Amino acid sequence: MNFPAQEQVNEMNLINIESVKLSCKNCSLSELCLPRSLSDDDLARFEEIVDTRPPIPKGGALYHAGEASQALYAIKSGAFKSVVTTEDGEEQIVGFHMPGELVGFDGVESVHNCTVVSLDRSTVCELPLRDLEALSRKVEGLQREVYTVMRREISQEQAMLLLLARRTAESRLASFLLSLSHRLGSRGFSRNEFNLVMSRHDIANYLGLAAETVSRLITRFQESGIVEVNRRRVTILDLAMLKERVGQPGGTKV
Amino acid sequence: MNFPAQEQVNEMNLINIESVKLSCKNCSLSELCLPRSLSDDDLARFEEIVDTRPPIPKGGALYHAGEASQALYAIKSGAFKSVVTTEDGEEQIVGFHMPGELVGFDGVESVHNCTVVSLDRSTVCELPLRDLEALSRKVEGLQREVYTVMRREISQEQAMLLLLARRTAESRLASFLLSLSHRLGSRGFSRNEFNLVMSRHDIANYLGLAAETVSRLITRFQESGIVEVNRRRVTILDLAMLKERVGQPGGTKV
DNA sequence: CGAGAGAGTTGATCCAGGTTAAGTACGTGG
DNA sequence: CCACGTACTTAACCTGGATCAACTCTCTCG
Repeated sequence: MNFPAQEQVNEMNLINIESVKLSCKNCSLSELCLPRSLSDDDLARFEEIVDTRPPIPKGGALYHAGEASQALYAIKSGAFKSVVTTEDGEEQIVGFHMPGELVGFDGVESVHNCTVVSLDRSTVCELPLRDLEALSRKVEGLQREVYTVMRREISQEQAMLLLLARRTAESRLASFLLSLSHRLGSRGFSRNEFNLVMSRHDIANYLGLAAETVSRLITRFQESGIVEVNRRRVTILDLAMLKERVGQPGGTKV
Repeated sequence: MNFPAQEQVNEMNLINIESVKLSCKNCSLSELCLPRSLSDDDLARFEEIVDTRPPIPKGGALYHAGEASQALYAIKSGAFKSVVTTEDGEEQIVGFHMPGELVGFDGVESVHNCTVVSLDRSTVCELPLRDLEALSRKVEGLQREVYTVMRREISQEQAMLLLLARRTAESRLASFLLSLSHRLGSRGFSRNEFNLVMSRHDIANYLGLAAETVSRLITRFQESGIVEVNRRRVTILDLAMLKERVGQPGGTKV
């Protein structure tokens, strides 16, 4: 991603990881990561279990479906997509993950069932499950923190099920743009102007559409003066109108 | 539901609930519920936090979207659907829940975001979150047990996202029938003959289809000799052919 | 036992969005 | 600075499944 604001974050991470010992207390994401409600004391204990990982290049995988699930990952910079693959090679993107978010909650019998691929040069903190489990038995708030994040994940996926089952293509794309805007905004980036880290193809796949449809819709939104899109740079011109496009009648009636 | 086998379970539950003090050790579902890996000692402690709830009639709600999330529920008999509702009254069924399964993992900031409705007269055990949290800080395996169930939930929803985004109507219905067969089978009921607890309308909603489409597909499957359906009673005649219908090319190409 | 209500089926028609097929713009390496 | 590959756009056409509209079957209730 190339947000002006985000470049700063990248800078900070590079410094943290390469020259200074990792510190949760000073991390720019600390408010977004797990140890939100921890005391200084508990935070120190939390820091002990956090490992740093070498940056993951664009296209590289954080983990693969089928691998044992051994850690959660906090995204410090960059972005990821989670991909579910069927036996016959079909792929479905089930989520995009932005800085400040946690990934690694998927899996059955401690085996991941999706592959998480970096969309950019990305950096993450690794939180080994074993340590996290042990620590959360000691630290009151931590366990609840983890549950909260997982519950939110479940709820988000349920919202996505509704989107895919009941909404028109137009509503899906509008929701997608609003969701991106919201997520980036709540992490301190601009709500109205941002870069898409993912290709049109990825967006289409995620939304259950054809890439051509996404392209057509973007054009239509531009013609209506709702957004301006230049390659991967998006500017939201009329938020209200964008929201209207979500609610639009369509999809299967109930 | 009216499986011959399930009637037994209902019997047992009625006895448990109405005449005998609830006992996890003797519960017919104990292998399916949370305390799978607990020692006798820990099981006793687990039993202490479990509450019983009065049976929930068909159409009644276990909990509503917007309510505070205070417990998990183990389904002892009957069945439920989880429904997400949008502001404009649109409804999407995001899951069906069978005996032996746990519900209550949805929610953001400890508020449920879906409503869980009984599809039959149903009985559940209530596991208050507060107690569960406290206990899982003491009992080694319990915390992992809860994580495991939540992770499976997330993975199942991801599979559902793939289904809705990429599969044809035929493939969706075939998957649905196979999944039901599998889930009931793994709980000791017949894999080849079972009752649908939910209406055609519910099935259609869940699969992102129109009820008419589900009806037509059932007819088509019957004509192909794959299943026999009589009102809500389903008999799978040719499992292999049913599986073929899942893999069938179709949906959006990747 | 007949009327009415839900639930399910079936058939006819239509359209959102997929598919196919050219394009165009960018960006990198030679 | 040109050539080639990749990402994206645009247009024409086609189809799976939604919608609309009867109709049937069961069950319930008076």
